[in-house]
Amino acid sequence: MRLNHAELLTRFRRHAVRLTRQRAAIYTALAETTSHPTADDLYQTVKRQHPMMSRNTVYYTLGVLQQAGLVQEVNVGHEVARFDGNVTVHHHLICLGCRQIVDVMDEGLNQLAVSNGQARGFRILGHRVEFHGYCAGCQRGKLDVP
Amino acid sequence: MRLNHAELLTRFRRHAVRLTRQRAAIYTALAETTSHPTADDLYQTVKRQHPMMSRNTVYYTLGVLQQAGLVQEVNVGHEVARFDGNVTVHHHLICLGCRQIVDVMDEGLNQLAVSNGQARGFRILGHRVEFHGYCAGCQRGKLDVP
DNA sequence: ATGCTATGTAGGAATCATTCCTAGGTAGGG
DNA sequence: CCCTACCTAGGAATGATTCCTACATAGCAT
Repeated sequence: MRLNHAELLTRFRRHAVRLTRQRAAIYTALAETTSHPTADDLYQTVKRQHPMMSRNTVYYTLGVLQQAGLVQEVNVGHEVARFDGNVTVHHHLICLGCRQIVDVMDEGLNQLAVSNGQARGFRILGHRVEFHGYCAGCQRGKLDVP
Repeated sequence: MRLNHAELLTRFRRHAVRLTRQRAAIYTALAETTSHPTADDLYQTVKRQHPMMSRNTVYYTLGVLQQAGLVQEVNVGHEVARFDGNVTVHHHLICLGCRQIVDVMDEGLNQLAVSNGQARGFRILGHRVEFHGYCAGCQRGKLDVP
């Protein structure tokens, strides 16, 4: 996905987020990958073009973008936070070997509900599904899949 | 669920885990609640009966019990790790207000699959579903549910 | 265009859950 | 009942994330 400055400005305005060079760089780096990078991955990437970029700015910006709904946090278990520029409703496949995260777009998974008997008075606003397994590469390397 | 020493011994033997006073206390505290406590919650609980208990022992023990399959880690987003003594397959309801976690036992949710088109060569071993919303109490307190 | 001001940024210090290290202690097989 | 492999306590270390603060700048109003 190529992102020019006009499109960037449109998106940021739509979500009422002020656009700065740093934010443009961080958001673009995230939106142009499907690899669900960590804050530090993004920092390393963005630092190539912006050597003065602070790690703090990356964290702060990710927080702002997340609250604005331009970015989503994906967490695998208890590991380092990872981020996703795809904010459409979708779910994830997680490789237990190499820890890669792959998007799953499946309308069926978006329709899950909890039976009233189990809902215990909760008002449910959304859900998240993660599938755990081994990717093709890790199956080859490691046939003693537990 | 009342756990006597004989039952405890049986479970630990079945999973080849050495039984110590500390482990008995930690596992019992966890098995007798449905509140998904943090490591520190368990430490605070267990310390009442075992004032010499080290926080380190709680972490180490939870690791051992988890690897043995006597205990499960539940993670809500990027927060502190929480633990679950219920190791049957089940899913969770998470309150965005008070952060409580409630178990959902629903056979339908245990049957989810990813279509081959989306599976991208993954060998899938399991999945986890978390529903996000507001519990009955938090709906009353906070009607500006986002 | 230019100036103003609320907001963002850089950098370093602080936090805090978790892990690492190590010297005693103990479960439980023989 | 004795060994020894495995545990435990306590303190130090780690590392992702957050906090603090002085300087910079986006973008509205003039």
